[in-house]
Amino acid sequence: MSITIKDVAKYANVAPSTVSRVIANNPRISDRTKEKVREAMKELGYHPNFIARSLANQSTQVIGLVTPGSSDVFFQNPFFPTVLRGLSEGAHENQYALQLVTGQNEEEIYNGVVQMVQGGRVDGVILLYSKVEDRILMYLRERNFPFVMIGKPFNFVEEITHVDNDNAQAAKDATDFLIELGHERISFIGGDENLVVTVERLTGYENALTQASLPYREDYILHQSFLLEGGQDAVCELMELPLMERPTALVVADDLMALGVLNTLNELGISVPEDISILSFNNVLTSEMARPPLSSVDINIFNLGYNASKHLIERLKNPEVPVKRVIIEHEIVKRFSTEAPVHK
Amino acid sequence: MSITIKDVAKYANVAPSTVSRVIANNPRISDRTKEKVREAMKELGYHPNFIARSLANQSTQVIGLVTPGSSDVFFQNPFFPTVLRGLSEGAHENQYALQLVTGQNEEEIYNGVVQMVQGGRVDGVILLYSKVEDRILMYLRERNFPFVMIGKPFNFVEEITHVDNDNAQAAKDATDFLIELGHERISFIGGDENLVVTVERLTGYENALTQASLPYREDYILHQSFLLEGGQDAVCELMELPLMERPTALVVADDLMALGVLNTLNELGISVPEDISILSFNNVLTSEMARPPLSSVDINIFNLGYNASKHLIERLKNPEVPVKRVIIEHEIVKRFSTEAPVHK
DNA sequence: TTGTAAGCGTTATCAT
DNA sequence: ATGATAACGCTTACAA
Repeated sequence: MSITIKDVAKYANVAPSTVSRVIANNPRISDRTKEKVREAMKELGYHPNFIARSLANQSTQVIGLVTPGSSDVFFQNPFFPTVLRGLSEGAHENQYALQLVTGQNEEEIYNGVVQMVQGGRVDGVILLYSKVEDRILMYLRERNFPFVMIGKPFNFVEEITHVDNDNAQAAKDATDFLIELGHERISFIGGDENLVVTVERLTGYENALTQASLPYREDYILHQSFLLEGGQDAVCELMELPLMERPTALVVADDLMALGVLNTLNELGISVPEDISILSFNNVLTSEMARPPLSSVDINIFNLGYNASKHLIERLKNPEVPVKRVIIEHEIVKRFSTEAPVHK
Repeated sequence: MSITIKDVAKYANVAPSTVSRVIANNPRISDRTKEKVREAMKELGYHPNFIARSLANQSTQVIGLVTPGSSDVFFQNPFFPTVLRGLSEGAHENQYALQLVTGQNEEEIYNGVVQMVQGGRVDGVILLYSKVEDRILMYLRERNFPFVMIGKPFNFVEEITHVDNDNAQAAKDATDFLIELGHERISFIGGDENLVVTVERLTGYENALTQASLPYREDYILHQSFLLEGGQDAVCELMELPLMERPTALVVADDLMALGVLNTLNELGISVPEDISILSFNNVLTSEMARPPLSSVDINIFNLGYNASKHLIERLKNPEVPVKRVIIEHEIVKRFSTEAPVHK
């Protein structure tokens, strides 16, 4: 058994409550007593028991992290470790710990969240994704449990504190960038259609086309899951178009997918950027590693995580803070996968 | 405030202790009462409070995860998400939750571990790395706190349950593979020398050379941190050797590093596998994505994590289980970066 | 400024 | 088979 507050109290000849107050640095305890108690704590090697404290306080100083149902895919993506680093840093600065909800599918994860929340294991929750219909979000909302979302909520945008990029704008910027290079046939390869980020980026892409009076073609729009193979399938589809209708540039929703695209093009003998330009999203390590290095929209993943932690904790410390929408800036990082088209 | 065991007790007209026994499915409670109590729990939407339970039980059902001090680098590596998936699955199957120790440097992480452990936040700990001198390991060992290590402990191998590959054998197999292809000048590009895995793999490499009576050259051994740029520097060094002394094959300790190597070779106009073969480790997504796809030693990262969870939990459930050394199999996955040398 | 005691929601021991 | 009650280690009125 460990050293408890009582042991310290005895050792320092004070009451347990006094020790507790010293820990909390309560100003109404005399400096002499504080000194004495702190001495005793050192001497005995005392460490406060978080569990007991949590029970008394009704607060654990732990944040629950929720990944999307398809965690295996999500984990593969370099997005995850980076956002986790941000979350971790934000949490650590405020002495919060991070706990992962585990589970194989959405059902298991949902149950995990319910247990965490009702079981009082966590003070708040961060959703690392945003999708169209989400039981977990609904649940948290109904219970009025503190949570922050990374991404833009599909519903209740005004009621849910979230940290996000302006993905519509980012996709518009990306598309504009290609248009300004002179491209007119631009394809959009997006991710899972149930993710809000996909929807938003598609909107931005469309807006850019409209504004530039370029035609919008259904068969230029492809949706694949956020993974390598997705990129490969997509390319094959596009390359079945008649030569003169094939896109000269691609907006790809994810670096990993873009890498799949790149490899497939490579195998088909189509070269980047000479024959086709690629502009992707996320700017993870992958984009630098690719040959040619990919131009990519840097969405500042670390900051996404960092701010999510910060704002959730702020809310936990002061439940009065209003709902916030935090937008993290994005930036196009030009590398070597985007050039002007060799005209028609 | 939430529904407690007392509310359920009242609603079902029994004592709180009875409710508790129903939760534990204690056989000495009549089926009728169980039925009645369960009904009440459903009716009221009761969920047990983990914190209170933890306090009473002196056990949290939470496992602490410790990453190496240089977490930022570690997080970047695809190793991390994969091992996490394995850990998560093993934990989930046994209803354990995972909590991350956060911190920027080794000092902070050490303090985090101490707090976690002494604060009673976790029942056991998994170290996701193994390094040469490790305060954290020493601390856990001295306190006799349950933990499992992924990797091979530098000291006390017989006393510490760990899950590992046979890295020496794996590196020997890798080197042998190249030797059998006909290579005689083989370089080893390893990672951080403070990591035990690096040491082990180097040993395996040396053994292979010795057994094949190939000379061991200091200048063929390079150590870089486990990252992309590391690979680049390493290549430059090797390519400064006189033409006829340059290695024809490379054993690279990590896929990510191998990718750096590959790109640099590419830029130098050296082609793989024609001019130089590359065999790397880990077989993460990266190795498939590379061009040419990299031959790699699959070390079964997922299983590493899965078994670590399993064995720690086994130990937690039954403190009597003896120390174990669990070896996860490895396998060379041949792709296109390894060929026989164009013999000079 | 400090001590006493109740309470946080469980579990477990001892009665009955 | 079930109920009372103490205990887990801490916090926080309320007293002194």
